[in-house]
Amino acid sequence: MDKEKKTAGRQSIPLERIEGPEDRYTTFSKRRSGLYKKANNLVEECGVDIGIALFSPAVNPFSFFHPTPNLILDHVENPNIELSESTKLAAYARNNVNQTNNTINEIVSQPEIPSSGS
Amino acid sequence: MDKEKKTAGRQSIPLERIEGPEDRYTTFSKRRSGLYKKANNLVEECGVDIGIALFSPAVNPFSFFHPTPNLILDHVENPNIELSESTKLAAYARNNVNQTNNTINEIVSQPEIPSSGS
DNA sequence: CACTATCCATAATA
DNA sequence: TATTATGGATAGTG
Repeated sequence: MDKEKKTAGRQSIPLERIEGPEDRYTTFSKRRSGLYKKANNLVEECGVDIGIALFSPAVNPFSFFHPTPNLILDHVENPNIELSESTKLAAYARNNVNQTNNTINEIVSQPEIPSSGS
Repeated sequence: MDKEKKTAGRQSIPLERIEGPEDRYTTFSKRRSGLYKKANNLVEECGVDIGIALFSPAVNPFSFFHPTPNLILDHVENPNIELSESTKLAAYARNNVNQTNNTINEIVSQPEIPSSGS
């Protein structure tokens, strides 16, 4: 009469490409939701502005922006323009980013905006 | 003689702005790391391309890109250009994004790219 | 086909 | 160590 557990619970999966297309899609979908939720928490609790753009395994575009796509994108492009009230942020543009291909890139406190270019 | 619990365990924090500047910044740092890790998992396990740009409470810019900032940003700007091998992605630009201010925005399956068909 | 949703037990995390 | 996110299986939406 031992009641079988209905599921095996969350499994630990290796940090490597998920081969099965269906599993990959499912995982992508769930994790994207989780990522958005985290991003939203960051917005609500820490008052940050954030933009996320990603492409599904099937190469469809998805994104999350706060406060608006334009504001985030404009600043990724033009550090000079003012962002939202909560973010007068310094400058940072694609050219200033450390392009550590495939690795986490961080722009640690960009001094200031040269107003033109560096 | 009841043994005090060593820690209060994970605390549940309300979905509202964290007032204490220090707590807020600490939380921001931790969660940013968590967000990057999740983004990286998405890259490794689902093989997707992704870009994240956020601005901290202290107004510093941070970002995570894969494969490179240029590739992601160029595509957010110019849907026509080809992205990485794994991402021939369809088109999507700021103008195509639903600007649901402060809310999750999703670009649901952009039709197609002028150049490549499906 | 390309996701998105739901259950439950458990891995991950705050 | 309490709270969440999510894997695996399966079902549903467009």
